[in-house]
Amino acid sequence: MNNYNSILENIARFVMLTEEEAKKVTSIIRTTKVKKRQFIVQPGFVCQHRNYVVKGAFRVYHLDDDGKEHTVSIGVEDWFVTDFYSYVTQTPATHYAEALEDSVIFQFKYEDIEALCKEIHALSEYFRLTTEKAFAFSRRRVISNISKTAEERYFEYLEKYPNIANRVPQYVLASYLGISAEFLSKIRSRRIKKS
Amino acid sequence: MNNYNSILENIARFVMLTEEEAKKVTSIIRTTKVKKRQFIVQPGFVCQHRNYVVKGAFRVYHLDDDGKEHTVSIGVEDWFVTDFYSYVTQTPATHYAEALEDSVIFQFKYEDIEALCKEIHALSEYFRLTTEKAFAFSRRRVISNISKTAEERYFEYLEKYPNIANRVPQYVLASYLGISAEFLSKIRSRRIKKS
DNA sequence: CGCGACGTTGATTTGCCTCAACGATTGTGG
DNA sequence: CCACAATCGTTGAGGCAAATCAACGTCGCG
Repeated sequence: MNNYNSILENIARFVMLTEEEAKKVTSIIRTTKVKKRQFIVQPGFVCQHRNYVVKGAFRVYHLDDDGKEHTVSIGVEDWFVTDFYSYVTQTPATHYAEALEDSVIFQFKYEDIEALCKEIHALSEYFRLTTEKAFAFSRRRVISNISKTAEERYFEYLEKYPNIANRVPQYVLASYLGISAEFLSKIRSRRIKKS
Repeated sequence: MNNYNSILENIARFVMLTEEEAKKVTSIIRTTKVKKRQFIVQPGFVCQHRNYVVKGAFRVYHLDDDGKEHTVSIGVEDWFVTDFYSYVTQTPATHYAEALEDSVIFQFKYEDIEALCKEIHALSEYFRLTTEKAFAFSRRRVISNISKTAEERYFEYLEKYPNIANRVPQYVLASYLGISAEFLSKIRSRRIKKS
């Protein structure tokens, strides 16, 4: 089952699974191909899956009352993408999750994950540890968003995730950083002229 | 041990502990009294504890380069307060955690929690489930922060946590909502005149 | 080729900040 | 138990970062 190496290696970075446990985990996986611009989560529908990106890129965004898009997260290989609030509370989603490229994902159903976490201690630990980490990092982002200027945030992101920044459209990055596409464009041209 | 009822009831809302497991959990608790204005977390020191609020109120905030305070979280009874990034990564804190009132907390040491989570499956599940929930709700806040005006955010908070809003100083609430104390004051007076 | 998606640029507007001065309330030491 | 100082909240004037609106390049793809 070379197929499932990426997710199993990811899990192995946090906990040890027995061969049998690993089989149980991979047995609940559904592999799905997703075309660019296709949605895997849409408002109104309960988000049923934790989606692990095997190949490709996604963004999760919210559409507000004024029709503006706010990108909550950008996920590439080895990341999970969902409307996490919808997934955790099993209530209708308020976000879109959209493929930015032709992609392949592993889908884990909510009920399957919950059942397996109750059965396999190590899997529970895996999700505890990874969620704690994700939460900790998201806190940093909240701080960054409210205590830094748009320009600082942009260059911070560039430095931290250069590959992602150059892989996704600029308007996606702008809406992730909480600024308008026009203003991001202006920030960039400003810096180019300086150097 | 009537003492530990609040935390045990909190845990019981998510998982079942055996009597023996519950004893192990309470055995690692250190009860601490904290005076108003006292810090339980400070920049430069690694945040060693998950602090469960038994009585009182806290805020966690970041002091930026311009000397401005940004409140990350406000915690009252039944909440955990830490510099979560520092706690999870066990690196020096960048935030303050300050008592807003005379308070009592249960302190759980990082190493003790990690050891017990490896030993007790149900405890691992407890922290997995609660962290997932906390993370999901924090996502909502990120969205709220970037897609709504200061006024909307304030009245949203008022409706959601009326007791907390009236319990903490206004400048704390302002820095939590990401606005200046002066502007929050103006928002309030505006609304009062309308009604 | 022509259309749609994406990026740029400039003019104008605005939500919120900053600074400064002033009440109101609390608490604390003499 | 009062006086005086902090602490906290209010109010107004002026300024700025970033949004909005609008028009115009440009590239890739069906």
